[in-house]
Amino acid sequence: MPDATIRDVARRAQVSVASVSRALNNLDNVSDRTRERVADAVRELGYVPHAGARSLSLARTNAVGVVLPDLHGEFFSEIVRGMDREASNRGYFLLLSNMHAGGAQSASALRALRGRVDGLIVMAPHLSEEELAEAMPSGTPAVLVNTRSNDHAGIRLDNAAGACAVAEHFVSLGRKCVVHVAGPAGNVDAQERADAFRAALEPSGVALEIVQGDFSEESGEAAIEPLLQGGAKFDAVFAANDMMASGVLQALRTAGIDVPAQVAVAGFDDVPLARHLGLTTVNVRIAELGEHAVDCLLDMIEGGETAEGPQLHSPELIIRSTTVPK
Amino acid sequence: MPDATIRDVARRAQVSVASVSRALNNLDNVSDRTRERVADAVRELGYVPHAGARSLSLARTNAVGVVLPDLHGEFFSEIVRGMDREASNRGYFLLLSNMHAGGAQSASALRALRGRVDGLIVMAPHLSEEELAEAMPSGTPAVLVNTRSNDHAGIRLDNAAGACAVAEHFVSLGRKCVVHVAGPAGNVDAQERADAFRAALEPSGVALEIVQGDFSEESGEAAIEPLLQGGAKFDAVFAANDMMASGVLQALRTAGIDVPAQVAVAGFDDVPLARHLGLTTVNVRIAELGEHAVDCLLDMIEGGETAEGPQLHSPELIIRSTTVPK
DNA sequence: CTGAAAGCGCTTACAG
DNA sequence: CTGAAAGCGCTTACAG
Repeated sequence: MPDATIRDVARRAQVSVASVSRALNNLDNVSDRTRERVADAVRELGYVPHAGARSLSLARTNAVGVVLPDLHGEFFSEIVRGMDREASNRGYFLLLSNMHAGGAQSASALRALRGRVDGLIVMAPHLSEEELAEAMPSGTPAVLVNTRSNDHAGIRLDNAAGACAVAEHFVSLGRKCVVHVAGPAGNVDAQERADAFRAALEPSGVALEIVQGDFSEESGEAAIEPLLQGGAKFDAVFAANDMMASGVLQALRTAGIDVPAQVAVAGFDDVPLARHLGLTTVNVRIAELGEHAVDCLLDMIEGGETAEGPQLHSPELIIRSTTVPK
Repeated sequence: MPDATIRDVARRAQVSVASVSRALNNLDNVSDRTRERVADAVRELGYVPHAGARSLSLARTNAVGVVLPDLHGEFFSEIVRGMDREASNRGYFLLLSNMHAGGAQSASALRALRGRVDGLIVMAPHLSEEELAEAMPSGTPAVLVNTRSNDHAGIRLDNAAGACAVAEHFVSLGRKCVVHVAGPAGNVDAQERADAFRAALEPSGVALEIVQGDFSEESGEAAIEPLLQGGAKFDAVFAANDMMASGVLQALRTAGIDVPAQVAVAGFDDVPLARHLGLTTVNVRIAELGEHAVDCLLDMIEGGETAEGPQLHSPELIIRSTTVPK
């Protein structure tokens, strides 16, 4: 037996489908008697409205499309959790679509969402600005997360603020000779962190050396070892992410160097491991980033207004036991 | 300017909407000439089909509803990743709906999905069997994950197999005196692990003591401390999850006990921290669990067949440095 | 191979 | 307060 439709309810309640619709949507131009009959029929038939049909009629789906690249672990779950929290608060669903490959495939993934969602949250770090412009549907409200574009509202992590906070923290601890283990070349987040860190240290007269990593734990270890073997003097290390910071800690431990007394260490991201290592780091508050993105998008959808330019999402410095005054 | 519809394309291509539809869906009863005109019109208008309308017509959404409780970290991201992988392989989207509160709220969350999805993947550990039966829509194919029910297809983690593997591993290492730190009372996974562990150890004549934890790191530490202070003798500990195992490791380290020489330690879950601790544990292969669930569901949706009873998903023992022969 | 028409399950002016 | 009818944007027998 197929699911009951609004016509079945109307028949059973002996009223028109229009009245059923009005009753179901709690409009006020419905008599109490009609309302009751409808409620009874709904109960008896186990009727559940067909959201798809409703959407087509209203030209409104109450769903938000979320298009993310292949993310792993924390970042993915936290940002989706935040998005879901805000979306369900405001009565929307999340339609998830991972964007695996690049270019053409991404474009078709985005297009397939037309008629399914009222707006889009897109994170596409691997697409060029042109590819992205090509892929984005024109009519649909959209918010880009950590993705540059001139044509769309966006929200980005404030890498500079995070790196600055670490720099100021090091300076306030009296550290004089600092190493930065940078993330992979070409990565925008890594670049912003390195640039801001350098700029923030500049006025203090603290010495800075930048070495290259690739965000992996091993690369953090590998970046520090030559410095130690070369006899370099430094009293603080800022790694561009926590995994590299973990590698740095291992290299220092292996070399018999006391953290934090001799060398202070800080990371970026605040992954769960960081807490376990007692690592001072920058918490990105990813869930809030997701909430914020959905919030912007729903404002656009409902208010019809454009958000006021690209928004920055501030991270927070978390001081733990790998950094102490010198 | 509103988005182009199939009628706009038809007008521009000077054919009927029926022909446009046929051309777009690559049916073979379309002349080359028509096909080209349609393709041109589509390109010129930037036409993208409206998936919502298509769904209503076909009574098929190509979307799978995923209803999960509030999950944190790894488990959530991994299971969603696996589901997404399989879904997009088979041409489906994932519609995410977190199930926050219990009972009535869950039921309405599930109903709201009618007409939006072709099937449901539901994980509802906090609902009673009656509440669940009440909440599940009757007409919709559904697969339950780690959730008991007689009325629906389901897939569950094989806790027993995991616990057994640990037991056999301990025995093969020559451990004679084993402690199990159990998970919270009332938790089904915890119960299954404890029961199977006991049963598997039984025939070997190995001594077993079970102490209570609640899945938190602190509870693992707290569970072991009294044993140490009481002078209890044991040479292996199996904690019902990794976080408690981590607490156990801390307690042992604090007490100056050598792991793994004196006491072997194993956990369950294989969270990222486990790798870092060198903890022997049981990897749940969560992503595969998600893939498997979607696979079952899509088989039901497409084949119309019911899956053959509740499926078990086998975890894998990962041997690291916290367990060695005695 | 093609088009006119009915239908998917809703909502909403419009007229009463 | 109520109902008949048109419409949302597609698909698909049906007839030609």
